[in-house]
Amino acid sequence: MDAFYASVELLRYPQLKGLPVVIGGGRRSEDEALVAKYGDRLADIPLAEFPLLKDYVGRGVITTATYPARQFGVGSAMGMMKAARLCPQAIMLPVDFVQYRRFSRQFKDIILSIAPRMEDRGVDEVYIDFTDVPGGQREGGRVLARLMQKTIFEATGLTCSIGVAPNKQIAKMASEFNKPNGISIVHESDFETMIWPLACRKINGVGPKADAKLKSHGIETIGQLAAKPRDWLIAHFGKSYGAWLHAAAHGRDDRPVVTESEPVSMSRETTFDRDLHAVHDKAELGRIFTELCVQVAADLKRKGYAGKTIGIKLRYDDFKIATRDQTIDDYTQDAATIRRFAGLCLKRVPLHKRLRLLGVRVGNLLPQDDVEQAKAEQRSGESASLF
DNA sequence: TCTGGGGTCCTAGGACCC
DNA sequence: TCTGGGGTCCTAGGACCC
Repeated sequence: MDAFYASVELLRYPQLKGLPVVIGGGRRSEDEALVAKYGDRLADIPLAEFPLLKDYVGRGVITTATYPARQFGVGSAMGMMKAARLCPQAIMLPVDFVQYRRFSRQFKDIILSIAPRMEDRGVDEVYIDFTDVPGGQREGGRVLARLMQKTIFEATGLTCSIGVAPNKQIAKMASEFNKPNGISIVHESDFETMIWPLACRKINGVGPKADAKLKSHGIETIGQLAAKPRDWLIAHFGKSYGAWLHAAAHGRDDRPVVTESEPVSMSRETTFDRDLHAVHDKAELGRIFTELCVQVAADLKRKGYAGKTIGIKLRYDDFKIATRDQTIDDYTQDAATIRRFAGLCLKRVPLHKRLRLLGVRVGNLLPQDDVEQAKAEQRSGESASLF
């Protein structure tokens, strides 16, 4: 989906179309006041009433920027303060996940009605296997891609960009070629001309660290990466990652489109308005800690999961991260239990430095129904062993 | 000008079991 | 008294993605 969060906001506030808008920061009282004041006439709110990026004081990052804002160099994951310098006049709206999830569900349902083999990749992205969809091969997939764009736009007013290719790796890169509202098709035979000139960083799975290391070896483009022998890559990047880099550079990717999966963990974390100290701010920290546990427990219950590994995450003021976890005997989704073991984890971590972030995580998840079943089986096993 | 929140997967060492 | 090899699970950290 193109600039997904921002595009959803623009549906509510059409008067912002064509302007630099960024989404980020927390929900603030003045935004709520704005919504309260205008009720369901949000489209009537005059431009002058919207909060500006330059007036924002807080620690946060941009989650999405509209294309006009991107012209100023503002982009996702950029700190607010830096973004404010680049484009102070941008309008800043808080994130509204409830709304984004609603539209996410809607566009995914449309895709599923056209092509049932869909892999979820987060709120705004999916992989789709066209292979066996009737008409999926017409014009190299363009006909079906156009149908999806049109159907999604008519139902939601949102645009998306689609890349069509023989595998997920290439399709992902192809989807970036023609944004927004674009379709691009990369055939196997086009790979070298279309993909090799790109920077290695464009490969999904090459992040800042790997990219820097590749650069240190003089490897800038995917073509240069492809020219390196597989053994050389393995020697420098490890057996698994090296081999994967080699395959990726040659457009080889046999991962299937995975239509169903179970979550592995659920977590809640929060960055404080100001750095807190374990001793000095004990009460406040304790309140936040408990709330995070309550939230994770509620998430687990709402989604029907229980877990048996409970953990915490800290980010210190120097940005270093520490995690601790503990696996317990029984699966739980109970806030008090989570709080108790998370508290034990907290005791095992250094607490002299100021803290910037605190998180609580429950992993090793199992659907709650399976937990009941496992318990029942365990009981019958125990009674059997008695005889 | 400091850098969100929610995830997944991988690695590596150690405990423990057979 | 010294010494196997395979396998699983747990834990901490880190890279990466949306």
